[in-house]
Amino acid sequence: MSLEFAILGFLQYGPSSGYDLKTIFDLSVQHFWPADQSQIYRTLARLAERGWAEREVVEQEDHPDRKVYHISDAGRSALRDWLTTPLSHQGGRSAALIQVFFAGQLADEEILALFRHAAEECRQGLAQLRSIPAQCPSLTPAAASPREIYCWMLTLECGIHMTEAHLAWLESVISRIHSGVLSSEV
Amino acid sequence: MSLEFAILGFLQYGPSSGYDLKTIFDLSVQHFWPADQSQIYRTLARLAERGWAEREVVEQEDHPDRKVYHISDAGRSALRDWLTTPLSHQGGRSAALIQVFFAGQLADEEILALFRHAAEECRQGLAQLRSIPAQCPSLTPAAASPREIYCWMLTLECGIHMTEAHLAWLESVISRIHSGVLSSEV
DNA sequence: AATTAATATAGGACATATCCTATATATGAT
DNA sequence: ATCATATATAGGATATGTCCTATATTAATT
Repeated sequence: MSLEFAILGFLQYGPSSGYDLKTIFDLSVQHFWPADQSQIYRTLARLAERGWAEREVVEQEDHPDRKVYHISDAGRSALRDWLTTPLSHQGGRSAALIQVFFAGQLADEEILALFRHAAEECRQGLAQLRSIPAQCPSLTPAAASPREIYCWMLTLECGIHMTEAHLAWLESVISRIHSGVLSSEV
Repeated sequence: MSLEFAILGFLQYGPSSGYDLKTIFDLSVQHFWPADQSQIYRTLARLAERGWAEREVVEQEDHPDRKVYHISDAGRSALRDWLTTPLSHQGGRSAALIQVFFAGQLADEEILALFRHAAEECRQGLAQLRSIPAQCPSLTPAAASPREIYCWMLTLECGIHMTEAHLAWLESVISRIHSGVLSSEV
């Protein structure tokens, strides 16, 4: 399970609670690995059971106790193994493409609406991705090396690059529809 | 559930069995919506329960009986509704990007290996996508209009465009690593 | 005074997807 | 002769992800 390793990855920068991790996820890797709060807590419990992390209970007066997880040597080693294991990139699912596939049955205006909506979502996605670097300093642990930061930035660059490519394709389809490809009797 | 609508979409071209659908999926939409055989059968059963499809048992002597599903008016209407519903594109997950995110802890050669592997997978994916048009005639129902075929081709075009963009990014990262970005003390 | 957000964890139920196996027969290949 | 492949369906178990709710306290806003 990739979430396990993403969590181990963050734990390697320092001990964190489930609450901390949820915040970190939403600020950093959400664009390629969104994580549910509830799933993070369950995964942390599993990591502790398996001996990849150790749980420390930190008592608080004002708020509920924090359960802070520390990565163990076994966890560090499991993470290293996973990081160097080539993954077989299984194609992501796209419900939007199912719509495109069967869109031939719709009217031109309906098809255009689908593509315009997708393009708009892309533009919003791009804006959001581009706003991440500005928030980044707040999330950067002091311990981070330039090398690590470079790798973080690569994931962002990838997201932006892919979203731009997708938007370009959507716009090319929209302009082709405008010029009548769907009506022509080729 | 998107799979339901993908199946309804194919049923609209004509009645099919689970076996037929598995074959069709693997030849057409697999690159953006892979479907497990077992899941197709379960989904068909659900469609029938819900009244979106009707099941006809076709007896055979040589082989087990076929259970052929016909789309109903309710199914046609549900499909139309779904096709015109704007979807909120929730970011796909990429385990490979989790690896990139935490790759700063690895040696240069290990990072390069990750990217080279991803690039190779991309190239293979592209080759496979490009081979689809050649197999397409065999899957095309006679009833398909040029308009419908155009929409099918759009999904393929999207897959190729996105994979090319991804490959271009991977190659740009590889060449940057070669020129020493990771070692520089910026 | 009442509502909302922030801090903090976690279970129940459900949705979705994958893997493996069982059942049955026919054909083609080694 | 045996093995794999094609035809055909379907259940069990497990993995993975999502949604909603419960609990408990403080601080800020309306």
